[in-house]
Amino acid sequence: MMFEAIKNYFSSHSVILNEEQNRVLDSELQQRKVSKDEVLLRQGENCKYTFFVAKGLLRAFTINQNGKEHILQFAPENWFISDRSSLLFGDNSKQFIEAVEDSEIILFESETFEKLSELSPEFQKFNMFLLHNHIRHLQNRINQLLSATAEERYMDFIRMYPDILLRVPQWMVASYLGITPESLSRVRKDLAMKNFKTG
Amino acid sequence: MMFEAIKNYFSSHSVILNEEQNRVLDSELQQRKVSKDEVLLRQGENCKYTFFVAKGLLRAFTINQNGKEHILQFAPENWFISDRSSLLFGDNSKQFIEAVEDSEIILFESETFEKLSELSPEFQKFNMFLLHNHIRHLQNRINQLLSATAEERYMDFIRMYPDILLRVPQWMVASYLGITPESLSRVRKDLAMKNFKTG
DNA sequence: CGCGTGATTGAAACCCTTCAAGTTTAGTGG
DNA sequence: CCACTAAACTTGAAGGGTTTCAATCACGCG
Repeated sequence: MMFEAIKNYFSSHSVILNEEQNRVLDSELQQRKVSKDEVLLRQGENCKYTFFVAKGLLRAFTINQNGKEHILQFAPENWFISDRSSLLFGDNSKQFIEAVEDSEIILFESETFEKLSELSPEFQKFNMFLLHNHIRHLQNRINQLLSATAEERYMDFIRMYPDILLRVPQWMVASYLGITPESLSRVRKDLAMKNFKTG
Repeated sequence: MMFEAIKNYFSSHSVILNEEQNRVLDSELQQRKVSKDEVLLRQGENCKYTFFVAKGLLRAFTINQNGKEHILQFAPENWFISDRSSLLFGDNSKQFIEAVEDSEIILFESETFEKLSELSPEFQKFNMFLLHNHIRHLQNRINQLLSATAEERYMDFIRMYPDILLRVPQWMVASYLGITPESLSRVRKDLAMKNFKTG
């Protein structure tokens, strides 16, 4: 079976596709293997696809006018990643999407989502769920950036993404948290001291 | 005609509703007048409505464990505001929604959106547009919080929301930008100096 | 082995916050 | 319409957290 990963993902979320819908998937999806550090979307390009990560790990990041990277999102197995702004509105993307590990990804064109939505109210609902979930996620992030210190952000990260923590270099975590690698190193040192004293 | 504001808003976005759809609106929507400082949603409550601002200005904000407010969003005329996370997932809201000015608002239950989506593919598309737009907006904000200084954030705010700038006290702008009122005051002073020297 | 990348550490600088005081503005009641 | 008060804004000085820059250490890989 082709595109097994995405079909399993759908069915694990109670989105059962009939034969016709499966045919749409088989004819419209593309699969790609990408190796570590390969770039799938570049700043200034038009984002044409939503990427589903079947295996591996991607990241989305921006580079600001001072040449500094800021990671917007990590996408491990069973996550979608894309620049929705560029995808839907057709404007030039402000972000890069890049493989952190050798990965296998499935490419969705935005029309594929629309077609499936028309064919299946279940899928339509699930798509809405994904959008709302994304919004919730972004909202939490904004909240955190507005009010949490470097240490608090790092603790939150450990709690929410313990798996990712172990798979990416520390400077990427720092970049996600919006602090420098040096600061993260010091935060970790302080935490280690505290735990030594209390634990 | 009832709920004129929202109907005008829809038609200005090319969402033309037929009689049946108008009946749904008339029977399901509620209209309320709220006065300045009135609270529409409280932290810990369950958010039941999406609010459409027909007149006036609302704001959404959180209060963190140190008792500090952080404004997430302003909603002037023709904007929607709600806690989508609480609305869709049913969890307790982390935010407050409050009137900054005396306002007239229209209340949507989440089922109303669903009903209209089923009745009208146009509306369905428009709803998706709103969601994507919201995501774009949140994404930009995260980007800004990760990489911009206080001064840059303020300049962006002036550029993006010149109208809101004139309608809210300065400390609310500071709260939106994630800085203290004192800092914003100094930023403004510095900018005034620069403009005096160069312009 | 040696090179490059990532992590750590130190010292100085910087940006923003905090706290406190003073000034301006806006709203309310006499 | 003025007087009074509270809220908002400004300003200063001190302090804190984070960044910057530079040096050093650790590690994996050709």
